[in-house]
Amino acid sequence: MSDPAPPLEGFAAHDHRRCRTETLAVAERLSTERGLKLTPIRRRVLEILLEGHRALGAYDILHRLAQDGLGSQPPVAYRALNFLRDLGVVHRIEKLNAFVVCTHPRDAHVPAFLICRKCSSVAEASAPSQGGLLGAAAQAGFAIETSVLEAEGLCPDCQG
Amino acid sequence: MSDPAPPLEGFAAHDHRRCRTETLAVAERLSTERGLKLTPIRRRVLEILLEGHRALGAYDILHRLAQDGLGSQPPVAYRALNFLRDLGVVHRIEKLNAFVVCTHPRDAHVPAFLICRKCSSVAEASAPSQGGLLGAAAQAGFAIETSVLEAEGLCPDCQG
DNA sequence: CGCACTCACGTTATTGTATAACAATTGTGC
DNA sequence: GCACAATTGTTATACAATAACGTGAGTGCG
Repeated sequence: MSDPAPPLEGFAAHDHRRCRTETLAVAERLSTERGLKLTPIRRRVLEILLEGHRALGAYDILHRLAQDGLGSQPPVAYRALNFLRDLGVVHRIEKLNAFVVCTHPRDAHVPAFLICRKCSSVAEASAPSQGGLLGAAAQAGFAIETSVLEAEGLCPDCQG
Repeated sequence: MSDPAPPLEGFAAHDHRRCRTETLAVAERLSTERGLKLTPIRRRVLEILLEGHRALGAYDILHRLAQDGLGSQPPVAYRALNFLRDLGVVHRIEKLNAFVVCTHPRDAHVPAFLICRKCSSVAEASAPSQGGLLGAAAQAGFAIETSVLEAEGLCPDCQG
């Protein structure tokens, strides 16, 4: 499924240790706010995704969980992933059937992803205006609930 | 997979008979231009998709093909679908693992889809500028090759 | 003609992705 | 203690996609 790819941490350099702790803190807070818990399994899944800004398949994550003795059946991984998605700290990349951490939870945003087809690293950019789609939707009488933009190509590191 | 949904023909009213014959003609022409053939199976798959502007799963299509005695194994459907995708007359909806006819083949375009989560009907709008994503991509040094925008919500008919 | 070659299809088997459904457990409030 | 929601465990299954191999039809050409 996923390459033995390099531990690339997103395209732009950033303080990843801080990125990590902050995301975990946000997840913790959002869980509590909703009267729910960031259990060991859920926390671990988030940590795994936080290791790099790369898309991981549910089964990749599941294998990691199994190594840690935290569960080995598909529903375990999917439940945790869906929980984190509801929280808004994880997004699903439709093109890859895979999942990534959100680089800016909290903000309401229309996620836009730059997906490297070689190393599966993913950069997330808020899509400003959805490129006029809202207008087209309104005109058609369509009520948009969620939307995503996914762009595939080559990241800086993979263009050589 | 797909609902026993109404034969909704896209959100905006349009001359669907013409839409149908034109798309078939375009597919025929594009095939010939490339020295390939719009065979009975391929044609049938396109016709099935043309019955409505709705997303159909590969296996839905496969079942239809089987009813017509045109093949019953997954590769049959996927090969035809990929052929039509290469031609540019069919798009894949990542969110649904499903396929739809392109409403405006010929034009080079960044497809943007309005997907009804209830009846699976799909309207396609060219995304004008990709909402500034190009700028963000350039800044990050990312080379975009393809991109899609998928919005989910409720179509006019399903809002009652 | 005989041969090489590509296109298209048939078929078997396998891999990957995701969820349904039900049981068991834990914690909390009353 | 009891009701209730949240969480996890487990089994089985459905859905999506592709690998790999074989077959036959059509075309171009020496």
